[in-house]
Amino acid sequence: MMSLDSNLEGLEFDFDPRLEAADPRHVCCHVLDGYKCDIRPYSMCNILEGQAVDELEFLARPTNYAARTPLQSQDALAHSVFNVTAGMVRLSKLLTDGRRQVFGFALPGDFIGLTLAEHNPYNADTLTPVTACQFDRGQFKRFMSLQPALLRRLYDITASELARAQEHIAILGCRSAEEKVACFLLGLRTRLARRSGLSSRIPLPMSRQDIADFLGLTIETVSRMFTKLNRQGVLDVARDHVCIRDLNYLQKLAAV
Amino acid sequence: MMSLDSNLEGLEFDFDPRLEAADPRHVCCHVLDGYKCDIRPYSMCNILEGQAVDELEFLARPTNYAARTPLQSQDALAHSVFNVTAGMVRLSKLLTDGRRQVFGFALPGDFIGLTLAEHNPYNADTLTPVTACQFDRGQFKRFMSLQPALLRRLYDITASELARAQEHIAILGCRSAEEKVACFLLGLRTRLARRSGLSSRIPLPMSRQDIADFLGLTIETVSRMFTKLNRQGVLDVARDHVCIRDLNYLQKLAAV
DNA sequence: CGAGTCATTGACTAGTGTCAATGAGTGTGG
DNA sequence: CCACACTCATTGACACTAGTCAATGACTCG
Repeated sequence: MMSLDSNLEGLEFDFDPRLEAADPRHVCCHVLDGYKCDIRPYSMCNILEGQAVDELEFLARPTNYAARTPLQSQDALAHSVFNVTAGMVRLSKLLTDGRRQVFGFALPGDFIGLTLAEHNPYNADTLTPVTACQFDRGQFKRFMSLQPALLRRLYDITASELARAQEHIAILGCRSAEEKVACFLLGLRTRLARRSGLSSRIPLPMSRQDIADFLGLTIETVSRMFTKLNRQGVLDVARDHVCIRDLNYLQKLAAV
Repeated sequence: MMSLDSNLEGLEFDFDPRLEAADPRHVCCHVLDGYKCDIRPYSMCNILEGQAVDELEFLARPTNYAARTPLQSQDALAHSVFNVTAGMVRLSKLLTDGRRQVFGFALPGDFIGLTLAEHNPYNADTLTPVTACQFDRGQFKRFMSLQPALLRRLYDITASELARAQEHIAILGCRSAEEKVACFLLGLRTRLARRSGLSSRIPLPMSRQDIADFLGLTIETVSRMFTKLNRQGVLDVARDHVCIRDLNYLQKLAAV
């Protein structure tokens, strides 16, 4: 029923050469296939200037990962923190009885390891090919202590992550399956927009199981809701993306 | 069926005169009925020393509230932030369609307004008589900028609040009604313990509706789970508290 | 004592979960 | 290049948890 012919080109995980002319003084900019780092505007490092940028860059190790690679495992010693520069990373936690909760999907500009805790609070696994700046956790912590501006910036990021987590709590606690799916799609759309603008095409590099575990549903229920919204003409659903046909209806479903 | 004769004395919201000899140099200590502030060990201000304590104290306005008083309303301009010194505060958010999500219950030592945002992210309402140190948000923000140690401390608190929010997400997303109730009781027990040690008696100054809205359930379901655990001999349930009879069983229910 | 609020209980229902079968897409080896 | 195995998504039938509606009970406050 649903078209499955598409691929992930809409994700635009590669860097855009048009940004070549951007400010060269920021982390990650020298290391990515000759292109400038276009995530700086919404990345944690955008608060730094002058020498501090060079110092942070000295600590940053540019890394590339294939899709479906673990970046960190819950409860393991936290060696590193990451600043994602391209791709998508799934953040999740496994309960002892095998149930799993997905907390979110990190996008370019997102920082993984905000708590700076000894042990990783959750798993982080790539869903697509990912590039990231990797930092030694101890070094990063020390550097942060010497840079109040960076500390302040990370504080703000953590506070807004907390606000986002509370939104998610309200979604899980108050909403029906259909509303949850609408919230998920519109939330992802908004977060993707900071890179490429609002689009009606939403790439879904994660599996239905990931979506289900994010929304506190089963894979079957997610599938049924997609099918329902597809039949109603609200969405065009494919395995690896959806296109929004009736944004208004979706927004009404997701209305706070 | 359930005994309803008890009152809230177990909450021990009053201050303990045994702490009279504690370090006098900290916020809130002069203002509370002649007793020392016994929340300092786990409060945000415990990082400060010397003159900085006096400066913060100069900004702090000691306040008292009756039970069921609003401290702040969601979306309203955020004038103040609070450091709770006694009592319990409900943090909640109302959705447009009338559904409500309770995010948590602030206890002595907890800070309300971590995000320091222009507008309050949620409602805060007292459940018991409450005392708190109130700060002007702008003044507090400026003071924090001048005190990297305090900034660092608030960062850590925010990060651990984020971790707690993610625990709550996992509870809402993965668990059954019975498990949710067990998690709620044991979580509250643990948080109360930092003041008075672990106790089998858990005061419940919030309504069943508050518990239901915290756990993403209905009031009837919460009531049924209480009744069930009561019948099984796991709990002694009263309107305003429960006593844990079979901790082991409860912990198995709540096991991560 | 009576009104009002909140919690409990019961009967019934709806929404999701569970289980099982089928379909579609992907990768591998002959 | 095709056949096969494998994974993942969809669909249907059915079960069950938790929600809804309504009545009753317990406590609180004038």
